[in-house]
Amino acid sequence: MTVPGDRRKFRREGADQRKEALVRATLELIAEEGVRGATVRAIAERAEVTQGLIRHYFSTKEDLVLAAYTRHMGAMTDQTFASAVGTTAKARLAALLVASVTPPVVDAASVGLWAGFLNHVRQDARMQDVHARTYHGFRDRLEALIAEVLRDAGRGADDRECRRLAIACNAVIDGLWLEGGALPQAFEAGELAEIAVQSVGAILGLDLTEAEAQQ
Amino acid sequence: MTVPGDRRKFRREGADQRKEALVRATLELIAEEGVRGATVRAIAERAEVTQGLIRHYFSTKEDLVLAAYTRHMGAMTDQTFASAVGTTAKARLAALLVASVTPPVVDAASVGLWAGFLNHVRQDARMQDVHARTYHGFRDRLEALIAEVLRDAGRGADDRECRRLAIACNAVIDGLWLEGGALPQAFEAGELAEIAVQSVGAILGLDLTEAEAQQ
DNA sequence: AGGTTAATTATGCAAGCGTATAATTAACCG
DNA sequence: CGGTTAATTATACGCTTGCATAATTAACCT
Repeated sequence: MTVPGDRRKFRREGADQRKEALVRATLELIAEEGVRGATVRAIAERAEVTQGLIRHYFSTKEDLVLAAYTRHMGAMTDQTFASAVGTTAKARLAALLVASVTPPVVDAASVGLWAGFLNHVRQDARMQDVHARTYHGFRDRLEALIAEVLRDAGRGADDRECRRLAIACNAVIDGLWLEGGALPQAFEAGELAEIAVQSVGAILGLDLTEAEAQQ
Repeated sequence: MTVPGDRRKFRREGADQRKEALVRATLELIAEEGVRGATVRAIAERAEVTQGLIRHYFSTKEDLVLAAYTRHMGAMTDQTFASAVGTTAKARLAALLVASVTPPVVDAASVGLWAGFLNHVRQDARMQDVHARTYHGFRDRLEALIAEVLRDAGRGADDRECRRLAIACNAVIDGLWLEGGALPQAFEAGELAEIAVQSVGAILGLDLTEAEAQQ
């Protein structure tokens, strides 16, 4: 004799909101324990649904992981460039640098997410696609911004040189992003931003600190 | 009626060699699939033993993973500093930079390993210990080398400044290491080394290219 | 209101996981 | 050469995994 209320109560939601909640839960768990640690059951629990529902929206775990990755990569790039505002190219570059090494772009979860995805991306062609698109998109925009900054400063630079500078600046950004996310307690507030602006300025042979202040 | 030879043949080995083989297999698998993907059975298979043997040498999987991590971190640091030879501090710094962004330090497996370990390190106090020791050890040695280079160049720098420069240089190294390992096909041979030497030179306000050539 | 249906839960299955323990056997010693 | 023993294999247990399918039920439509 089973009492009613035995079965779990639930509210119906639109497909978009449920998918969104599942993706968010997936990202959280991948950040904490990697793709393999983000089990279907754990994801369902964090999204406050039962595991069967996942299969209703994503035909396989792999599909869910891909959706989560795509959403995350887009959000990262958008977040970073959204902060890169300013009247001059120099100011926009400085703002971009600061945003890249400051929360919420820099944080432990974000680095954890990156690490959690890395090996998975290597073994899945669809994820490699998303990655390549995002990465090169970011670097191209950075390269264009650098070219503009150099032009404003009256310093022409050919494509090869611009490419090299973009790679170097990107490396500084990535390196600081990495260290800031992996060892947050190792740096004082603003220290990473200061280092980023000074280092990229040094690489480009320009003083970016004024641009940072002015903005 | 079981025929003899049913049971697998094996050769006995010394404890050190077996442990070494198990650690190596563990590192390979963690680089490919993360800690969770490096299952006891997969490790045993790659080391060409049966899974029971792992328990004979390491009382738990966690112990094996810790041993592998400790060995890997030590090897990375040793490998990098072993290349940092030269008559002047400047030459040693240049050599260190080149080694840091060149195989075998830079390679896909190494970055995969780093990513595979990251989230695991976060959740295990013993591994955090090993990590902190290795990381700070590396940065301290880099900072000392930078201080020496600046002194040789007649440019005094207080501790705070040296620390900042070491962080920035370390970030460049890490960033290039990361990009080189994650996207090997994105760079031409020697491109990363050139960028590293030029960028760190720019950050320190010195020309390191001569030192690199002379060495 | 009450029937319909798609969103959600519940249950089950085969494979893989870490760990424990018993059975073998290669290598060493006297 | 035969006995001893530690290195190694074999087997098993309980739990978790991704996936499949059946059973419910909340919300919408007329």
